[in-house]
Amino acid sequence: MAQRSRELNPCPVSALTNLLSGPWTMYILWVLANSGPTRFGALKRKIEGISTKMLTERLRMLEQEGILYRHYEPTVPPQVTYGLTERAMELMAILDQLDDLAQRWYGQGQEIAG
Amino acid sequence: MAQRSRELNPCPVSALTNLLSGPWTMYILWVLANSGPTRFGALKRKIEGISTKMLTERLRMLEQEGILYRHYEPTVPPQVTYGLTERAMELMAILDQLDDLAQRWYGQGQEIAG
DNA sequence: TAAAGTAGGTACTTTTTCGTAACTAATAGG
DNA sequence: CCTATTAGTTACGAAAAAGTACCTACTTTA
Repeated sequence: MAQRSRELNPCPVSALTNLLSGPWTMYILWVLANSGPTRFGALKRKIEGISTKMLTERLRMLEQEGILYRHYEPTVPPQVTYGLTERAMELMAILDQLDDLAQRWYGQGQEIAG
Repeated sequence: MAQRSRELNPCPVSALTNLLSGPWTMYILWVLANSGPTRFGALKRKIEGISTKMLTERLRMLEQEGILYRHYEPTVPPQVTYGLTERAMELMAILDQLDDLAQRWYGQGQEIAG
């Protein structure tokens, strides 16, 4: 079985990239970085093609990792807002460098925020 | 369908993390960084638990991405050696930072090289 | 009165991924 | 003559991951 979760492998960086590398994960982070705190529905509309299930799953995971926060407002209908935490900021600083590298290697990709 | 390959998504950094995040990928890179150029069989023995198929697959992928090179010596039996390219070095510089972060977040994990 | 909108949860199905086992060539050694 | 060795490839099957559709609540609007 591939080592997917943090529990199963002893290497911190591998653990970190494993969680970042799940489908849509980086994309979600990027959207939140570019758009600021965003509600669930808006997030789903921005991330074209993602399923509700997948989005919820990724958000829950990122929340558990302390990379993003979830703010629940018990109105009717409810409002749930997601945003980046301090940890996410630390992460983004490094991911920006990775992005520079990617740009050099693969050329300029399109912007993400549509 | 999850966006796995570089072709399918427009975001370079996402592309890069997607390829890095496949199972064992980081591990393989780490072993090659610590051990220097290594033959297929030795690599397989160092990366305990990986299947032949998986190892070949990851190596082929990383070779295609220009992250590692493959040197084939047509002796009998053949000798195939894998090592890191310049690209891999660039990558490792950033991954080291990610490693620092991971250490701070998750505490000191064990060393990888057994 | 009925539908729309929000943020999901749950069950079922399909797709993808990964491991296992068998097979390859060519030579050296017993 | 038979086996071991290296570096894989291929087919098959099981398991895991992801998509689909349907369900919840409560209120507003048509």
